[in-house]
Amino acid sequence: MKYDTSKPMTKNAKRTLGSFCIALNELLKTDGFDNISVNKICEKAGYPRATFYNYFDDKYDLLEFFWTHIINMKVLVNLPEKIEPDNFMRNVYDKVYEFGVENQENCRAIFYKNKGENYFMNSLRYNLRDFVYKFYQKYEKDMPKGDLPDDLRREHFVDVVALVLNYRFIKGKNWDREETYRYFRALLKE
Amino acid sequence: MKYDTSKPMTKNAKRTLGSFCIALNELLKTDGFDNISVNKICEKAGYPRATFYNYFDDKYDLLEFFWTHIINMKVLVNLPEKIEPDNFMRNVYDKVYEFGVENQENCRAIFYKNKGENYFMNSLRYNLRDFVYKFYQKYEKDMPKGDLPDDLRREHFVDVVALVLNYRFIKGKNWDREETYRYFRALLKE
DNA sequence: TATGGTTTTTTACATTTGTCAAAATTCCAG
DNA sequence: CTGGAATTTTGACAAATGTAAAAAACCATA
Repeated sequence: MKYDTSKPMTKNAKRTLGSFCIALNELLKTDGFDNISVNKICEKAGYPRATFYNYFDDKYDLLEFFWTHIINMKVLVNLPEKIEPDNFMRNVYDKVYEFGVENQENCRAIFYKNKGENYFMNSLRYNLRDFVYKFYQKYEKDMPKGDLPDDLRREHFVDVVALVLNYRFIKGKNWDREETYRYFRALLKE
Repeated sequence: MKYDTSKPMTKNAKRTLGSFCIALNELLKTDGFDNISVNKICEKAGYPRATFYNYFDDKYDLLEFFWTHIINMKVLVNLPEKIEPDNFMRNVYDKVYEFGVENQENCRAIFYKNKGENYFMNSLRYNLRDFVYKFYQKYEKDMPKGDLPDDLRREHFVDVVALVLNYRFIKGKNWDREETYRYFRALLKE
């Protein structure tokens, strides 16, 4: 990423970054990710190509920002101050489910057009995991400890949640909340 | 991948593919993956660029072939006909360890130059997991079953092994074989 | 509302990418 | 051998990529 996202964004930058995200989102529904060029993105967003390169290294970089943007703006909001470790999976599940319902047509169209796109699907899975990771971090202090190294335990916990979510929401298994939760408990052997 | 790897390869194709792999390997030690262009690869391999594109879609495609090539040629060889499920982790560990020792300088140099390269490191992790997956498949019929869906259990098992290997060999924790094995057992709660 | 510094956008350019069809080479049946 | 089919290599081209520095827009302050 060329643009420094650590410092607070100006109104201009926000608008421009937003335009590129919307343009990408639109194109993802009509072209697969592989067939999207920086040219097309800029045309759709209404900016010359050099502007794109002021913010991003390439389209992969934009996709990464796109996920982060969604996770921070749409999913990691209105979280309760504290949750019971036992209910972690339920909370994560609900958040993803809600998002899926609210953005149904959009998600469906993007999924349909990109199910064969290797890079895109990998990136999606990876960012689903990253979402779980951020979620976990918020409540980590209340999570049960064991005799494993902290980092290893954290990674494993996140892996398990991401695995179950991936099967439920990306591979599209028709599990309800309770079944999903049962698998989660079984894999953690708690 | 443009070239059809399912049918048996001709001598020519083998030589050419080999040259590109060697060229990539050399460049990975001097330039990071991001700074490697198809131009450089072809220059190093001694082929015009169009030849490259007869075999691969792009450099990412070559990298993928490179891993598969290594896994099939160097790691998934001389495997025992049968292993005890309890010793699965030991066997995988030994295979990776052996490979690391035999290719010490090469691995070290590539690691050093690419530790900051996002795409490369992701691809490496993913292919380490894929190696475990293939390893597991060979012995799947002897592995213990449970009441979880088969595919979910398999994915989880592979995730756990890949997680531990990643910590041991990629993140570079100084765990010996026994410690590594203990973590594996603990995460599977067996 | 003028001014100066900062951020954002743009133009123009050099490089890299990926494709195509023709040329060269290899393969193999007779 | 040999001639024709299949495979591999190649040069030349059009398109996409990424960069540098100039131009414009923005914004705080006097």
